[in-house]
Amino acid sequence: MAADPLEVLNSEQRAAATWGECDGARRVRAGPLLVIAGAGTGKTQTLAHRVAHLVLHGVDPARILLLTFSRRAAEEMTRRAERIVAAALARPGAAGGATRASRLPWAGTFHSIANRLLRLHAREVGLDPTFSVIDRGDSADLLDVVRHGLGLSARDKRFPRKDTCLAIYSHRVNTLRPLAATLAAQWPWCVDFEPDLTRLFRAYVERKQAEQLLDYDDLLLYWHGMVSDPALARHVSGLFEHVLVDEYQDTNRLQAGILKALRPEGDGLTVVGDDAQSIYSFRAATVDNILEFPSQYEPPARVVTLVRNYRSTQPILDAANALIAAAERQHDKQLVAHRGDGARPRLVSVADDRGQADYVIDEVLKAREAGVPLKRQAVLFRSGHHSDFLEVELTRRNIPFVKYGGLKFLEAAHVKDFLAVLRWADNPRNRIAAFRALQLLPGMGPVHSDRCLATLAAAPTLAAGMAAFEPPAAARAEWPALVTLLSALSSPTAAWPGQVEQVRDWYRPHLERSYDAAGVRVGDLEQLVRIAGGYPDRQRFLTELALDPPQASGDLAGPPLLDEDYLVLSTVHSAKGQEWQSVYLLNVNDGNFPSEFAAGDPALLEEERRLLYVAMTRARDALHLIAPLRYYVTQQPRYGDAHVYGATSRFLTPEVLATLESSGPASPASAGEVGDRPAMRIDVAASLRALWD
DNA sequence: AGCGCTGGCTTTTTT
DNA sequence: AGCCAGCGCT
Repeated sequence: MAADPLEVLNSEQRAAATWGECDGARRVRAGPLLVIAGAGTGKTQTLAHRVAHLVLHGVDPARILLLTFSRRAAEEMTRRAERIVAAALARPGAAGGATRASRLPWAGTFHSIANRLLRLHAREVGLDPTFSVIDRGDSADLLDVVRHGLGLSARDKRFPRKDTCLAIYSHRVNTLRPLAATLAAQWPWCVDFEPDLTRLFRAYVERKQAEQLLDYDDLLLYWHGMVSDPALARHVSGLFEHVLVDEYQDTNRLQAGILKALRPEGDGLTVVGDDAQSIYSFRAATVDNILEFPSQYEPPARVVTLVRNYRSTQPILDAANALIAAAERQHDKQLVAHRGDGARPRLVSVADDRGQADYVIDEVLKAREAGVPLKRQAVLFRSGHHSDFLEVELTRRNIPFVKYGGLKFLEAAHVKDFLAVLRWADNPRNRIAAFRALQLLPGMGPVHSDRCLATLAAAPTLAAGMAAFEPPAAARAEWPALVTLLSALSSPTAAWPGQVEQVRDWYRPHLERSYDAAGVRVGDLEQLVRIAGGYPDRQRFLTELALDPPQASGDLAGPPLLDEDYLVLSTVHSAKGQEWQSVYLLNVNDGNFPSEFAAGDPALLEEERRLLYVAMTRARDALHLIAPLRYYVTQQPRYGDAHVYGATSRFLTPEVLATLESSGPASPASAGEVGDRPAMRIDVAASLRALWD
């Protein structure tokens, strides 16, 4: 009984979904198309309909490349497109025999698609098809090892830390700009290290190549390299008739280069995004990609703009529109609410962190009383630690919550240890994994581990090398067990996921020896075993884990949690694409919105404005902007008092303020609630400590 | 050589 | 609060 699938779309959405000419021979010819999709304007819906439209007009789904920002987005899009196609085919009078499958085998992130293409064409780009993908943490560790090897550790002026080095490296390769320019623009305090950094990065690249390791950036770089060879480019481009890119505003130069090589004339290329939501410049994304897209082609690309918003009430959009109107360069648009009127967003002034937490909790509970489940409410913030105080309070009051963009499961030391063993077995050349795994044995430190790696490198096989190595006395008792484990994992017949259980059984005593309270950590091992069971083999498990790490510890807490109600805590970045009935935005002061680190750079400042815009446009019905007069700062407490008096956000101009309802604290501090404690009036401990300064 | 402890220094956001 | 270098004990 389904209607024409396009009937649910508005006219702009339909124009985007149906762009192109059907030539009857199972093809849809279409020039380059840019869809500017404002927040909440049905972007996913439109893109899914476009995919469905193509499939229904004869395009083979296996010849559609759909690039998204996250795995989750790819799955969502595929699911919707499938449903639309199925519904259309179920219609009476639908073309008979057109029982097209609409599964999209080539839907995924740039990185995961790169991984797949490279596994297929590894030899042609000089890779072993069994290459390993390393995650951020491993990349940083490898850089660290290389740095020590180059003797760059001990200097009069402290060398940048490994994470900073990796960020610099990554930025440089993704922007395709020289190191000097990258440093001057983003890391001015590191310019003196340019020659050393150059040496470091060179050695880093060589190490990765020797060990067949690809970091995130390499996936893109190799893909880029692959399509810069004309013959390979022809082959890879020929795999796809249509290329669709979601979240185009958050692509970088390297990604734009890949698309250009795949579709030089832009035929069959659709990009979708919103320049007003470009917030990933720290990852080298550039809003220029979307701003300049139309003029890349001759004739210029078709542009369709979606402004009809199906998410928020008009007062929320009024505030967002007023905010973004002040932006310098943009595809102009004013969002219009389909849902009509509602309550104005609130700007709430509170005294401090505690006042902020109290306000949020009170309002969240009030909304829940009124029938809005916790899951449909979210607390958003600029940076991960902004919710620290709130988390303590939520825990104390037994309010369940899940935090996105917070501490990652895979960053825990014991999880890395565990995976290092598996990664070593998976790629015996992976010295960084081996180096880490070896040091799990008592008495094995960096020096002995290095010696062991040298022995292994000289031996014909891993097993021979392991047998030849003389472990130090302290490790002698444990050595045979490790040898046995590795040989079991190396066997081509080793069962999956049984291997994971073997690693667990081997590692468990070492874990209990090295950590005081090992209980929780042992539990994490069980989680790993459970997760591994969901993958067909070891390589897939390790690769997917690197490419699509679980977003929050909540992802791993098992199905029971999914049935429960919980409040969502998220950084604004991690909130991208999502929506909630009620949104509470923390620390809306100058220093956080915009971040103090953006102060010097007009381009970064513009991005901060967009960040606030993204946060505001997540709300459906209720939006609370909370501005503490005083908030705590994390670093450099030169003397005791680690807080700062925040000025009002410079983005809250008179035009924006006119759209908000301003108020002081909703309730007087400490209204005598049971279990509530009064705020500390005087920090005696600090003054006692100060006596000795 | 490993390992634990101390003290100085620290740029946020993450596929 | 965490990273990282350096020190001193085992």
